[in-house]
Amino acid sequence: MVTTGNIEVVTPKRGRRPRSETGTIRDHNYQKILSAAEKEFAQFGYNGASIQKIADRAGLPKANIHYYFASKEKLYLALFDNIIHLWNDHLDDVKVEDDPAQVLARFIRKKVELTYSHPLSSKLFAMEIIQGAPHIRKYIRTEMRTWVRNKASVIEEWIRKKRMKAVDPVHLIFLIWSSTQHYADFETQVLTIMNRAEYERDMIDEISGFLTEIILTGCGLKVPTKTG
Amino acid sequence: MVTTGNIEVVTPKRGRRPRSETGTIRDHNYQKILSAAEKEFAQFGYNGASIQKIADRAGLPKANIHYYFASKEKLYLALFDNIIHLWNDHLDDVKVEDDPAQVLARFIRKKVELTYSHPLSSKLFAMEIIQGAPHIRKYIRTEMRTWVRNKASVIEEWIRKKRMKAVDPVHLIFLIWSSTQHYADFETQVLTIMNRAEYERDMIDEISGFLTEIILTGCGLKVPTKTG
DNA sequence: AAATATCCTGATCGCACGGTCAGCAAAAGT
DNA sequence: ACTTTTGCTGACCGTGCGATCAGGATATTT
Repeated sequence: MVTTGNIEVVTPKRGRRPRSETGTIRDHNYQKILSAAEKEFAQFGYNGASIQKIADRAGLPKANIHYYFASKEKLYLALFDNIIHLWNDHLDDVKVEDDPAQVLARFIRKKVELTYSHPLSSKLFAMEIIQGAPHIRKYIRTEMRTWVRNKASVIEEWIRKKRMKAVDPVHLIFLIWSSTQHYADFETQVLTIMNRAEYERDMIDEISGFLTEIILTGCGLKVPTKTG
Repeated sequence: MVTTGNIEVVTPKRGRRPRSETGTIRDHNYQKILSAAEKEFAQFGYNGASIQKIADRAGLPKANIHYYFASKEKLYLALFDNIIHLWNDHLDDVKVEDDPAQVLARFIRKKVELTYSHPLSSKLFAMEIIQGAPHIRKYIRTEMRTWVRNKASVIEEWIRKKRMKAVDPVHLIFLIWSSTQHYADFETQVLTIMNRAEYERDMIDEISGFLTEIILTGCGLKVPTKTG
């Protein structure tokens, strides 16, 4: 978890209490703002997004946004806490003993699923990186680099034990990232070229199957019949 | 070529002539502005870039930018004329008779080379697509879609003739796009994780080799020893 | 040298931006 | 009941934006 330190929803012990019966107004508005901000930032980038439009989207006055988030940057960073959390919540338990084909197939599948379920997060992350990662540079240099090296060392061990073909592990991770995230980030291009309005389940399965087939075969692995 | 219609440099028949001996001032400034604009737009996105900063980068007064380009959007679109031209200038002569392995290997190599030589173009294009391609939607729906379908039909023919494994041709094109462009667009992430300052020739060759190996093997092809 | 056409830019416009703040509203504590 | 604490927001501020334009600078034509 990156330590930007601005997503803890401090529910006050005293003070105004919710008007609504279902959950606090605070949490509700907080999430509405985050959701609105995600859409705005993903569509217009950090500089292009405006607090006013985020407020409009959330159905709140502009000043209320600044009541919850001290600045535009704090709001932006709060989104990345969520994204990075989402990102780290899988493939953390991979062991050398595991089956390479199973692990890679599951990894690819999971990434494609995230493309389908959280396209905005992926776009937001992509825009940030393309612009030089001005806000999350530290995270990449520390946690993300460590994560990659850990996974790479597992892959290297598999190669040493002849359990898969000798390919560069870091580039393999890049390949899985790029090929899967492409369907989220370049959604517009993919859908337009394929003449579709939006992704549907069968297409997600098709993408997942295609990438698994190519990449696993490329690694000298057999595609597992079931990717539990 | 997309028909934005704003890059024709109309050299006037009469009027002021260049101070410089080598080429006209007009062409010189025109290119300086385009170059400066490419950097600004790629770093800050359409909304985030400012005419003033583009002017500073080009070493010209702000009003001079508006003398050459009527509006911010016209300047932005002019960049895409160049990008799309760059993009279309390869793989247009592929025939069914060609060798699949040779063609795909050359395609991958060419794309990685473009990543190395024109990273800003790739970033600019990526940002545009992520934001929903508001300015080049028409180009994608027409020329780009046609391009993809043409290449896909060639690949389908190869598959029919058992010259390669039966994989989805359109997704194969997406895979080559995504995996190659990743190194341009996510340059910051890649370099940071690999602990490098910038790309060098040997790394470009390494990337090219890795992707060719995985993708061609994934397609049931043998990597050609020489990718003329 | 005068006329003409293009090149160039300082000054300025209206506008939207991020951010601030005084002060009221509402709930909780006593 | 009334004080305290927090929730909320209309109005406002300084800044930088894209764009405009009058008018001077410069080169060519006559």
